[in-house]
Amino acid sequence: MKDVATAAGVALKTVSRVVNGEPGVRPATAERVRAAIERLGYSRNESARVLRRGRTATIGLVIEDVADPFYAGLSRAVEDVVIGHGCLLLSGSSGEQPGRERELVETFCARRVDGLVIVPAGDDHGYLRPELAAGTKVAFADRPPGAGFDADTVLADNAGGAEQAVRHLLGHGHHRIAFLGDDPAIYTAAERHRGYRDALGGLYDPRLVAMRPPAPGTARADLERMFALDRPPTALFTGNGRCTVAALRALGGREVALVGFDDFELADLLRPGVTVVAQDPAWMGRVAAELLFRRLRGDGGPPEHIQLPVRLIPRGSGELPPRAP
Amino acid sequence: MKDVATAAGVALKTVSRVVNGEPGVRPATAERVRAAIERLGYSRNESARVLRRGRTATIGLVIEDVADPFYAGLSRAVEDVVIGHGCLLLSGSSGEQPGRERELVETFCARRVDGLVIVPAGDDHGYLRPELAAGTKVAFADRPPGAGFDADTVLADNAGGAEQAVRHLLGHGHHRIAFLGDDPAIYTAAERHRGYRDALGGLYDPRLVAMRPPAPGTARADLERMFALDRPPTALFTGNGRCTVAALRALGGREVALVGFDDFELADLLRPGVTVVAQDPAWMGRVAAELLFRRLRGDGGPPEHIQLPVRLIPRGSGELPPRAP
DNA sequence: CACCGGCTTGACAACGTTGTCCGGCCCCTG
DNA sequence: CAGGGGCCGGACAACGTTGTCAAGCCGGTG
Repeated sequence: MKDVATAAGVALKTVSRVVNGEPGVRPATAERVRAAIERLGYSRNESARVLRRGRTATIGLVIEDVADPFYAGLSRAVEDVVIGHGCLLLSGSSGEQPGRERELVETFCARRVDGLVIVPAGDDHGYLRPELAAGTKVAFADRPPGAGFDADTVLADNAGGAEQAVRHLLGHGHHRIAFLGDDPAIYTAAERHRGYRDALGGLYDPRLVAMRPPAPGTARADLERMFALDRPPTALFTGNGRCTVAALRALGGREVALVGFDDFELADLLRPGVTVVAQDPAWMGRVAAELLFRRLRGDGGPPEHIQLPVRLIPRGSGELPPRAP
Repeated sequence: MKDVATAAGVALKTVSRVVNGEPGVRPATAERVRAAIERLGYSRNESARVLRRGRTATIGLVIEDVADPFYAGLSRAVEDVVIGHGCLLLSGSSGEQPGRERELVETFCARRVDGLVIVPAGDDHGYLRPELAAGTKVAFADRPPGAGFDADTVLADNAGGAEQAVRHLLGHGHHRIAFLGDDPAIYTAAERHRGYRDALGGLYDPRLVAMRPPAPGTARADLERMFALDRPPTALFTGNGRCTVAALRALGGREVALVGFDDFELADLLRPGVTVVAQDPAWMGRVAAELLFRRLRGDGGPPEHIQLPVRLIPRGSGELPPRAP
């Protein structure tokens, strides 16, 4: 900027004014400055600007894994809102590790992001208090913050969706409905299990429940175990997209009724089509980002807790009748 | 930092030394400083640090769309490499618009990213010259930079993969092989079309080619048109993951041989399984990021052009015999 | 012609950090 | 006990920008 000022034969501050579109610069002078900028290929140093002004126009996003379609969709929606507000997005994947989540958040805060959208991996967010006190705004998505901490939060109707799924299967005559879910330490997994259990009531049988991170082989082992029971399951409810896919692979064409939580591409092209309880990741991301920007605009109201509805989409697999596997 | 210094009763520079783990501070003093830091919830202001040191430890990533599984995978791989080097990732989606690509790059540069990984949407990268001159390093992935510009580039063997796909279909007795590809303005789409054409030689028939952005309905219309021909196609080669999915939907169970470029989740669970030419997005992202970091370490050699192999995975759909549709 | 007001421009400090350099203290040695 | 060297700690400038404030210039008016 100094060089530009010298080249244009004006003072530093005048260049600053032109760059920022501030009024009070004669058109002729401004033109001269712009020419010098063009000639020197100058571009403003945002770090210095941030240092001086205090706002970074940057938002941090912590998700579980960008490569997971659910979070990719959420990510994209957050990005669109952020860009729409003239800000940039820093993002990172926690890989479901609370330590990584915290590291990412702290790195983002050191860079003085104005706000954070977090899909928490951990369940203790006390470490955020100093940042909040420093003025950083936070919104949670998909999972709530840990106990003793409150902030704007957007969740899907996890338990309700699971209940709906199970009731759908019950309605088609199933009494032995297994649940294949993710690690119960994950909020959404636990909530969906709760909905499953509530919907089953007296039919609930812990032997028909398997909850752990889906991996090749584990789903197969869990299902084998269940199918070897005296009264094997005739239907299956899976706790998220990855579990559904793992289950489909493990079933290997066995005719078992199936409802999965989370929609996924091609669910309609499988035979039978896969009945799912769909949430809308883009919607969730958009709402979380917008809550955040509302805070950034100065809204000081109490934390909002938004629950997004889910939708059961029958496609065939959830409407199969009970039959010995 | 000033407050911390006051609280700990030391000089500013001593706090800086502790924060940066520089030697020359007595353990007792360091402990006192750390206690003060803890007590005040201090965290270093990276903007000021960047301003002073010149390096931001930030990498910018421009892709087409995070929500596309291919780019999500690439994205994640780039992120892992970047984090592994102690840097952060700024990312943005160009949505296939050259203007957005340029805007994103310029915003990233204003923030003084150390380097950029770009999946170009445009074909003129002259605007990058000032940034290169300023020391920013650039690597291209998936598509090469525009004419007249050179930099490290990682591409898949697009034409070769397409040839392989078509020869596979020829080998199964097909002579009328249609191509459903993306907009020919996209480098990868054009290259795959070239490979398709080369492999067909005299069998090439432009009436069996449709290239435009896949959207619900367009694939169906294109296929209807082709199937209405005197000599309709008995096989189909699709130009990318989105085209493959669009084609699968449009075919609606019609028994047509199909090979798709790009692997996708569940391709193996469809009936028949979908034969694909698979590339490895994570590999591509990793290689691009590593080329970039090599430059950042000071490697001044000539630009590298890396071509990653692709792999044909037979799953059934590509091995169907010719049959009237 | 002197004065006033508005418009344009410029000088300077400050943001929070780090690199440079210097000064003081302590311990060891002659 | 004096001198020297090593170890710590601190003062100061600089990074590039912007906010504050003051100065210069012009035309218009009394």
